[in-house]
Parts: sequence; C-alpha cells; structure tokens
Amino acid sequence: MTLKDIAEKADVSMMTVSNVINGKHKRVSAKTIEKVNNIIAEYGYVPNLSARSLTNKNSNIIGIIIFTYGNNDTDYLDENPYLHIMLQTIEVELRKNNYFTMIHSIVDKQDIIEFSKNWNVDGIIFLYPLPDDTLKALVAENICPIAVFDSRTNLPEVITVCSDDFKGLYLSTKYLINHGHSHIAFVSDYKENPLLTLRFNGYRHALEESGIPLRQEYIFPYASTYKEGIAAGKQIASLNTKITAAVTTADVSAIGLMEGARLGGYRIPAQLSVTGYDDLSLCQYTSPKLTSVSQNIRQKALCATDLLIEKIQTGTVAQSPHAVLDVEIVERQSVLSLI
Amino acid sequence: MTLKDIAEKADVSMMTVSNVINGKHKRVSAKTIEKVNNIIAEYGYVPNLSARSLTNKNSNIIGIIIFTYGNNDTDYLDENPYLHIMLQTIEVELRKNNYFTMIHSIVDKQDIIEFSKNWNVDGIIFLYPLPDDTLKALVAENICPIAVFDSRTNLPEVITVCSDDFKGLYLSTKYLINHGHSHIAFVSDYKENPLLTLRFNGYRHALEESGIPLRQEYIFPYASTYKEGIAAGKQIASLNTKITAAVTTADVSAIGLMEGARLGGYRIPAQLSVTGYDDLSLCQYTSPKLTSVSQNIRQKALCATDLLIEKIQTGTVAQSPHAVLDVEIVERQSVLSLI
DNA sequence: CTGAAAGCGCTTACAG
DNA sequence: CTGAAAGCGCTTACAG
Repeated sequence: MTLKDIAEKADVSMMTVSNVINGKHKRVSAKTIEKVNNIIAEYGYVPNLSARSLTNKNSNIIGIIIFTYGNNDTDYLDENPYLHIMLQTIEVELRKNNYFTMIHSIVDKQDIIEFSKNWNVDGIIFLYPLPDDTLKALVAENICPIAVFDSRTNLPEVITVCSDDFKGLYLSTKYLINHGHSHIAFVSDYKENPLLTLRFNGYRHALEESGIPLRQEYIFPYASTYKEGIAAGKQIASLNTKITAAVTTADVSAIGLMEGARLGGYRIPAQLSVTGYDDLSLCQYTSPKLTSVSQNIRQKALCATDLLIEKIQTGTVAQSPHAVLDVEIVERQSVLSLI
Repeated sequence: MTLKDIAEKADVSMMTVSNVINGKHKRVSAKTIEKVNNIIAEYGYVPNLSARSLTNKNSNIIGIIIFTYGNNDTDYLDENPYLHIMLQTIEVELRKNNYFTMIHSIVDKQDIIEFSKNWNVDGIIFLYPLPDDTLKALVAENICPIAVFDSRTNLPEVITVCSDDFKGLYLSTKYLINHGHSHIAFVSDYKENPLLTLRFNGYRHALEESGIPLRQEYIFPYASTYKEGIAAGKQIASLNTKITAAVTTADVSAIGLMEGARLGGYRIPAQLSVTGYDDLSLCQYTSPKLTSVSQNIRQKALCATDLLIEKIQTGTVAQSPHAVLDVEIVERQSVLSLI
C-alpha cells in the first residue's frame, strides 16, 4: 500500500494525498481531506519514511551515541549508571516531536561521520563528553546539530548540558562542615579529568570559605569505582589521621569506601562520615543509607533533547547553547553530626 | 557526494560502483575495484541508506521496543534494571552484522505495526514479554521476524529467549534447604504473572523434593519492589512464626525484605536468611551482601539477537526458536547456615 | 567485465 | 483547489 495506491482509490492525485498526510490543509478541500483520510484508515496506510528521507534530505532520525568501544567487547558494560533513564527520557521526548531514535556505538570520529551520512541524521546526542578537538572536528564537518552531556567545551555550535559539578562537591563538603567536620578527605582521581577537577574545586572552595586548610595528605586519588573505593577506605582506616569524613565523586566509590573502612575496623558513620555523588537508587539500599549529590538526570536529558530539537528546527537556540543544571544534596544516614 | 558522482570521477557506470561497494567482485575487474575504492576513500563517500532501503525493500534497521507507556510520563523509569546491558549488547552484536538499531517505545500494538512499516524494519526485539494474543496478532500482520524476552508463547513464528525461571527458584530454595532451613517463606505476588508462577513452581518443587510441606501461610504475596519488600519484612518479623528464611523473585524485593525485617527487630541473616533474584550489581553493596540467582543477561541478549539475525537472513532458525537459558546461584552473605 | 534504463515511494516546484 | 512531471540516491534485471 503506497501513496500512489491511496491516490488511485481516492481518485485524486498523489500530490493531494501527500498534502493531506502532511497537514497542508490549505491546499485541499475539506471534502477531499475526509475522503483521503478515510481511505488511509481503511487500508492502514503508513508512509514509507525512507522514501520521504530521500526526497527531503532529512530523516527525522536522531542518533544517540551511547559509548565508544575499545578492544574489549565488554568494556562498556555498567559504565553509565544513567543510561536507561537518559535513553528512555530522550526517546519519549523525541517521539513527541516526531523524531526517531537510533542508538549507535562508535570506535572513532570517522564512525560518527559515516553514521550521520548513512542516514542523513538530523541531529546527534552524545551521552558522554568527547575531547574538545573531536567536537571541533565534528563541527567542521558540518554534519548536523550536536548535543553533548557533561562537556565543558565553549564551541558555540555544540549544545552542551552539564550539571553544576563545582556546586555538587561544594554542597557535600559544606554539608560535612555544617555537621561539625573539618578533617575531610577528598577521594577521587580528579586530575586529568575536567569534570572531576571542577568537583575538586568545589571541595576546595568550601574548605576555604570556612577557613579550613586544604591538606595534600587528605587527598586520595583513587578511581571512582567500588573496588578502588574499598582500597581508599582501607587506606584511610589504616592511616590513623584526624580524618572524620570523606567526600567522593561517585556513589559506588562512596559505597566501596564505607566497605573498605569497615574492613579496616571503622564503624560507619561513627568514625567516618561519607558522601556520594549521583544519588543512584542504590543509595537507599546500603547501610547506612548514603547521603549523596543528586543531578536531575531526567531534566538533563530533556534539556539536551529540547535544545537539540530547537536547533534542528530553527537553526539556532534562543538561550545559551551551554546549559548548566542545578544539583542538590539528598540527606540520608551516612554522615554523623559532630555538633 | 553520491554514487553517481563517484561513477563520473571513476569514469565507470553507477552499476559498477554499486557492485564494488556491495562486494560483488565477480562482476568487476580488480583494476576497476581499486580505482573505484580509491575515489570513494578520497571523497569520503558514504552510501545513502534511505535510498538503499527504498530499492531493497529492507532497511537493515532493527527496532528494539524498550517499553510500553501508559498515562504517566515517568511510569517507565527504573523499570528494567537490565536495560543498559541489553541495549549495549544488542547494539554491538547488530552492528557487527551490519544492522542499525532504532529504539522505540509504544502505547499499543498499532504503534508497532506503524513503526515497522515506516522504516521497513527488518526485525523487532521486545525487551519484555507481551501478551500472547498481541504476539499472535503481530505474527498475523506478517511484518517482520520478531524476538521477545521472557515470553512463554509457543508460537513457532516468534523467537523467545527466557531464562530458566523454574530452576531459578528451585535453586535458591534448595540452597536454603541445604543450609538447614525448612521454614522458608516465598515472597512474591506471583499469581497472574506466568514468569513468577514458574518461579513459584520451582520453590514448590524444591520443597516437595525434600519432603517439606508447602504452607499457605508462608506465602507472602507482595509485589517485587523495595517498598513492598519492606512491608513483607515487617510482616514476617511481626508474625512470630518458625520462618527462618525467605526466597524472593527480585533483588530489590529481597533488599527491602531485609530492611523491613530489621526494622521489625530482626537481625539478618541471624534470624532471617534471604535470597534475591537477578544478581544485580547492587547485591554486593548491601550488608549482608545478597545471595542471588543470576541470569546471564549478556548471553540472553546475544542469543536473541543471533536468532533474530538468522531468521532475517535465512527465513528460519535451525534450532528451536524458543531458547531457555540456564541460571545459577551466586553465593554471598545473606544466608545463615543452620547446620 | 561493463552499461543504459527502469523503478523503489515519496515531495516539490511549476502549471492550470 | 488539483495534476503531471521531475528528482532524491540507490539496485536490479536485461543487454551486450
């Protein structure tokens, strides 16, 4: 069943059917519209979007780049704890705006370009930050509007949506200070990572603001994983310092930290208060339940999607293309008040 | 840059370029192949797959139906704890086989049909079971090969991939029995749900096999959520029965159960042993760490994808279209041995 | 081994 | 308000 078939059944031209389908009602009489619509419904006609893409030079397809893969096939698994929320939120929002969602993994920049040309993709969303020069190269190719999460690039052509990472760690550090802590460890391998560096700066700022010295020996450069968290916890427990609290840059890291400190003989939070980052649902499943910094992931996903759609449809975005969303601290049980 | 442009630059016909691109090397001389490939590389030509779809009547697009949505926009969030692993695994496998992956949510059967016609989708994967009559109706429409997870339909036209749910609860129940438990609660609202009913049957079978009577009062029909788990745990703690252990059909339910029992004054696992189901990564983050039944999700995802590809390419599948994958119990700390 | 032509199912000027 | 024709970028018989 094609447009042509419908046209024949309705005894009108293909163009008329096309106009009815595309809502160009100015160009067709009400009577014809009804007749055509009835026949479309009767035969269950659905337009072929490949054909439409071919003529229109756009596809209504948005590509979502879900990860970059290296050599190991399973490297990627479990990496992005937000993947399902992001994907679901983005897909629903795109669908509301008549876009279709393709997911795609890549190995390098070239993959992205090929992919976008293959389907005349209308826009691309990267679920994770890319190096600035990769983004720049992509912009130079001028393939389609691009949105990226958690990138700090200032390229005006790319839409970025971040959360306020500086504030995130400022809040968790401040929260500990407000509860009487002043010997606060920072557990994260932040150097080389712009996002984590921002969080570190938030930590530092909170200390400074309260006149608490920043001590190098309170900085524990462990990666943000459960396993590394355990190692950090063990180390802190074995060190016999004055540390009474630790901030982290990931919930799994914080959970590992609690576990490691416990293995080192500490009671949590009695001897060590801990804060997480991400506010994953598992924060409520640990004991003590984990106090954490929450990014509103749904809001981030919607923001990126809406900006991208705006850019696709109008060629530009009214506000800044670089959105920074607020964060907040979610209080649970992993911090002991010393006052 | 189109096929035609390449043909002109190479001074051959479009057909020759097409044959080179599609690897039909029998029909082109080695010299021509090289010449054409060089020009393709030089200009970074990438074929337009919409055009190809249009001629070929197939698209190399596989649709993945990620969820069905109701009235509430955010109902779906957090529903499928495996979504990210499934999606990533499937996408990589499809990509290896030259397919592209579209994700799509639906509100009803009609959506699926429209979607598949829109893009001439080559196959569809449902990430969650659909009612048998919906599947039957879909098969009747004869749109494309279909694969479904966790459906027990016996329609030979649809590929199903399940894990051995009967065995799953048989294993966890048996595990408790082997550790000296005989008063074992079953916590799950299994009725009306075919998958959970299979798990219940596994529980029942393990009891029977060991000559332990099945007691109605040991069955707690709570939904498989954290919140309901808490309620169940509180109830069990308040009941003062001989129950020393409980099996569940979800990790979050088990975690809630431990929490609820604790709130009711129980120590876990000293007074109540608990097993989960799914072996989510959060099992290792709770205390005690949760013993759980593991389905190999990656394997399930690969199995469904490979069967679907086989069916698309050969029109049928060599083995049974209904795969049931093995499960195993992952031992941690939530079960106390009474012997 | 290579080419010219038709056709896939749409939309868009251009006419009337 | 409606139609006939061209064209989007491919592939596939059909010829040579």
